[in-house]
Amino acid sequence: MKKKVTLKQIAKELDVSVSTVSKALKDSPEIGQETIDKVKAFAKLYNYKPNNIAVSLQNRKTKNIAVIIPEIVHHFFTKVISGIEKHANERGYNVIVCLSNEDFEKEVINMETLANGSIDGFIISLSKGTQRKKDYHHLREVINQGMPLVMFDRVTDEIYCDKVVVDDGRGAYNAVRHMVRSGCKRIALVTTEEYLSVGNYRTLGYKNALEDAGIPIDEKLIVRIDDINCEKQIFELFRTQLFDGLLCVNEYFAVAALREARKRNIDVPRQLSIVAFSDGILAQNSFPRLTTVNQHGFEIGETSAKLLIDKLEEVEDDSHYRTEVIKTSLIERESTNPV
Amino acid sequence: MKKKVTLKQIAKELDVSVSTVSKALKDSPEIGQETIDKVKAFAKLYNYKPNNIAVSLQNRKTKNIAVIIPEIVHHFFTKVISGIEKHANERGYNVIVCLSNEDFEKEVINMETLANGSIDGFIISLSKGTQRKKDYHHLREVINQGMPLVMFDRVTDEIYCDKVVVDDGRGAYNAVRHMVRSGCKRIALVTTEEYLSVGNYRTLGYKNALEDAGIPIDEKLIVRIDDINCEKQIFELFRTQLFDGLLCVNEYFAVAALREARKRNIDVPRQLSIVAFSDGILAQNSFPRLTTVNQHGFEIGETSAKLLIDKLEEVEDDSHYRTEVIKTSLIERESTNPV
DNA sequence: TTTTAACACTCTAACGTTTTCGTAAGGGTA
DNA sequence: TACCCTTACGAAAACGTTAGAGTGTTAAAA
Repeated sequence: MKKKVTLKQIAKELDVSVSTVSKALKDSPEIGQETIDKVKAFAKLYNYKPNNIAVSLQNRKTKNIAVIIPEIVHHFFTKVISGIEKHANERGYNVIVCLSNEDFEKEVINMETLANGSIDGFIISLSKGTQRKKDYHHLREVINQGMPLVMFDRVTDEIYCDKVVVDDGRGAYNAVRHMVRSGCKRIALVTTEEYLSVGNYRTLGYKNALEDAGIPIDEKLIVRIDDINCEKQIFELFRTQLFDGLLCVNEYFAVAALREARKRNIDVPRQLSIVAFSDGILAQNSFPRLTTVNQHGFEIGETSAKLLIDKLEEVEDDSHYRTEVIKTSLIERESTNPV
Repeated sequence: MKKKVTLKQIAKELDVSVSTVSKALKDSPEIGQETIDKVKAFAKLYNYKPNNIAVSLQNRKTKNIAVIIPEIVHHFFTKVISGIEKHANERGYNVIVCLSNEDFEKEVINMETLANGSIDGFIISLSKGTQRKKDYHHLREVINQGMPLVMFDRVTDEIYCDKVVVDDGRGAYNAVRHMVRSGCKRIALVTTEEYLSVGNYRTLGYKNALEDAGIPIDEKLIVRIDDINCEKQIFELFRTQLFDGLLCVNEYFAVAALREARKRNIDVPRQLSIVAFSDGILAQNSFPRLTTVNQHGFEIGETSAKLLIDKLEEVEDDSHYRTEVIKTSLIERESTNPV
């Protein structure tokens, strides 16, 4: 077991000073070529690598960024992480992933433990707990300390910072419009509870599309699911209402609907069109495969990382904040009819 | 924007020395109660938090552990990460996630950049590239530096370290036995290419189960899929062979088979039983829902984190290595018949 | 011959902690 | 009065690095 070699040890071996070694390794013009060669050879021989921690302490940069997400067992977030990872790695940053598990407390704890030097900046998607509580003091605190923060997907207007959001409203609008054009007359919506920002935007898009198509909005066709009784609530929708189109705000709701449709011998897409938000593996592998609103999670991740690192590395800090809107796209598969 | 306050600043304000402040905050008996109270009050007022980096440098511990996995967009690995996160957080550690993207080079780079002080230990599942290349120098190097390393799932015998593996052989064995008992006579296997360790163990379990049941092994019923031509190879299997049972080493293969079966109007499970390895969302939401071999990814993560942190915190290092075998369990759903 | 400049280094401080060692003041004992 | 022991605190080194300021030698310019 050979321990890591330090500048000091190299310096002692070669009988030069620590600073000479440090500078030699950086090809400083202050150091003679001979010495540079000698030091480099020795460093390579002993496989010298600078200690990241010491470097971080010195220049108050860690080259780490933290990503705080509500859940990792969720296709959208893993896509985002992949995107963040890719961009961050390309620019020499490591990614620390923390899970809030949709819990306000854990989100706060996570941020506090990391904000003390471990990282240079945050990328966060708010937990349900935080959105419900509307308590953003931990975000404010971090920003006040001068640490850049980027929010994505689940954002809030109450905090000023860089943001990356999905064009949820337009995504829903386009999905509904597509169904209308393909012949649907009564389109239902399965969405989440109200405190979730994205659900609201999607609901709005849904309503606008219906209005523009001259179809009256029927509140009985809108069901807000509380996660726990998903199957039951969908069952109720099918039992009490008639409809020939269905927009679901995530793929879980959509496959549940697909299942219910099959039980009732409703043919998809002949008798019922279904479109799901988020193009995950479920949608891609269901039967029939689902037409989806792709949110481009990977791109969201890349963009978030870019915004954050740009801010970290920007020379003068003109602190104006940007909001990037990532366009959705409709992926037509087998659960809808062609227009 | 108020910058972080340091010990030095507190010391200056209160007109005491830095060491007094440091000790006071730790309730050192060396410091008088009055001073302790004064310092603590001031620290709280200014929201003092010790700088993690400085602390890390001081005691050569970062309280960070790195997890290197091949892919994050994969249910099994996200489960493992959740397990690691949970255990690590409970013991005060942060988790740095790195993706190798199944690539040998990236795995090496990741380890090298992190091994220089940023983290205290590694948890890794080998990339396909590494398993194909059989080059483990980067692992050896890390271990030689005295940094603990835990391997999970995709491991190698060539490296001595703590390991957490799934009982793949027995999992496959039990799955096949279950199908035999429920009446299957000809059971096929869809597995991966040979260099992947887990695939081999599963194949072995499959063969053993058949032997024990007195069923001859027919190599034509074993198909090794190269990831790219999945659908086509499964199509070929169905076209050329007759079988009433099918074991797939992952859920993607299984849903592909399900799809092919439906196209051919083969009823699952009446005419064909299917069991899939890894109990992910696909298996849980397919139609019919799949009977699976659950690998307990969350538990694997927890165990890996436990082994690593135990090693990190153990007082004397009796360096003997443990291999924990996580038992699989068969989750019976709708794609097999009851015994 | 003196001044200057280039060269090739070394010294020192700094980043923010922790920790060991030292020591002054005060009180008690012999 | 001399000695010792507490109590309460400070100084300094250390972790490993970087960077600016300083230094000694030599050679070229004035």
